[in-house]
Amino acid sequence: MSEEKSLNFIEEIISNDLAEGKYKSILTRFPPEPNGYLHIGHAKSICLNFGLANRFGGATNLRFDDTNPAKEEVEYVDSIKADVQWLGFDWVKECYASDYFEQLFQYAIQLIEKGLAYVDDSSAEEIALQKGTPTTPGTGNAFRNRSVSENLSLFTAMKEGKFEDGAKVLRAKIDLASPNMQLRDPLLYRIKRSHHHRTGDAWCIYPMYDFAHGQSDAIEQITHSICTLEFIPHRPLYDWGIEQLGLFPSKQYEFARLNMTYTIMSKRKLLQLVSEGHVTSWDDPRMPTISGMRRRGYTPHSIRDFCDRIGIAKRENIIDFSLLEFCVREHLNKIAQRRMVVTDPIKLIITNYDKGEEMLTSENNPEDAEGGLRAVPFSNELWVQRDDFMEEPTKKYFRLGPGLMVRLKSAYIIKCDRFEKDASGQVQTIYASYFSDSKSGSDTSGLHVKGTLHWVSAKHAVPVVLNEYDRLFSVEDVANAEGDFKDYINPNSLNIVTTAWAEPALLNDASEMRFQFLRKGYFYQDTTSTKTNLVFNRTVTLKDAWAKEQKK
RNA sequence: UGCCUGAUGGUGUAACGGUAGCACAACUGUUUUUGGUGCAGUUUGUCUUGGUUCGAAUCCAGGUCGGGCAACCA
Repeated sequence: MSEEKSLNFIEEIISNDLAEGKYKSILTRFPPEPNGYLHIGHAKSICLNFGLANRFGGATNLRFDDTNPAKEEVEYVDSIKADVQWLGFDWVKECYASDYFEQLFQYAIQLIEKGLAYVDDSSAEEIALQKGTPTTPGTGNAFRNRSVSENLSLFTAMKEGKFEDGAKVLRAKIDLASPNMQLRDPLLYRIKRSHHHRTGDAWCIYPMYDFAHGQSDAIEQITHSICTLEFIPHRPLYDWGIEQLGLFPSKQYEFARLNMTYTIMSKRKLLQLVSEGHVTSWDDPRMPTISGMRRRGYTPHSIRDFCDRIGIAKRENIIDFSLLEFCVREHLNKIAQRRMVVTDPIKLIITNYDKGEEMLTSENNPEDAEGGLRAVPFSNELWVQRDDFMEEPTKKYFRLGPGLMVRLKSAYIIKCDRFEKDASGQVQTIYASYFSDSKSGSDTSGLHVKGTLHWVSAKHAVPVVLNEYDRLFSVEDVANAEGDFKDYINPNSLNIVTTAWAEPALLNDASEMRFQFLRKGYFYQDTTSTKTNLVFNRTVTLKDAWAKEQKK
């Protein structure tokens, strides 16, 4: 309890509410509409809502805001539950706005009886027109003056399916001249004959967001209802409904949604990427979805850490993607097992190695003292990385080249003697000699080299396929870039490597294990991977100081 | 030219009238059998103009700039 971490503005509100005895304990909710998969922006909201409950000893409901059957599906409900759980959170109650349809209908009746709601026969266009503009007040229509009894019978008839879709709506009677557009007699119910994923065809009228959300919060006795900034103008309406109906006084608070460089957060656009085939699926590892990140190899811990670091405030933001990558690397560095994989191989023959082969050992994770060791087969014929050799080495190049010495990780120091090219002029084979007294762990050679290379014994190597992912978009601020966001899709967001050789240990490793392929990056087995066809997704690269140096 | 919001280094986020701090990014150096990691350090900031005050990022007034609001979406 020594370090006092400062509270964000919502934590401060809650802390005060609790101190004043306004509530004995808090209840938050995470209220997604099941019309798509959750993304990293939702993760921020999830961590906020569940995190608040954890921190202040309260609880959180998972509530599906399913009031628009046209867009919602069970598939999405299932994925949302899986994603929240994967992130490491438990809800105290699983709720659905659709569970409250009958109650909501009764609330609407109450409003009508109080003269606060009326049935309007106008078309959508007429209503829009009559609402005026932000600078000019709206105008009423004759329907606004309908009697309570007429409204009651019409609304009931609406529910009973007596009218066509769109023929009538129920509206709140508030103030057509309000400077807040949301208060210009907002729609409460519309007629929509659409199959609902839970209530089926029981209803043909559905409540609008503004007449479902606050009421659902109140029904569940949510103390702090936290949403994003764009709902600020809705807050007076949120309070209006609760007050007129005399319900539990849930309060709404707003924070700035997450934006990230090189990506988009709009569900509509994300859906477009999937449906138009720019990515393979919602869980394509390039997607900013929770499921995409899971498949890519991000850990729940790293995502929670990220959400913790970005903070909660009311100002608009755009977070560097590199911060997320930092969080992922930081966690993976501690837990990932090291393996050697050569992605772009070139043959290296050790001419004076006459033992045939031997088993060497290498640490699984230098960051973890308990990580243990593994056996790695070594022989006179190896695969090494093509870019670890330079015919004419530059000054600060610490790798292989004619006459240069390097250490082979966990093996011996070698010296490059010569090389051969193929007909096309490409280097094909490197010939080297090794120093038998330079074996890792028992090196008495006294030699000192600057470079250490990863390698794989050719005869023991197993083939693996690597999916190397890069950012999905080529501009930082995709949402605000001119023109169609799809014009900015990075054509090289996926590079499939089919030439890679891996050390045989990978064959026996569990599929859910996280790896660092030495000097290449962190990798995680893809969902399509099999024992006979190993496929790994690159979660994130390692930092590459050498690449940076070369750019200079 | 209505109403609502917001403005602190490149990016985020603290400081609640009393030393502008932290993280990421960038850059140095150092360690290292991963050009990874670790460690040490450097650079960069209170939108503007007034006012209140011994003292203002913080309070007040005006301005500037950004975002949101006129879906039978949420």
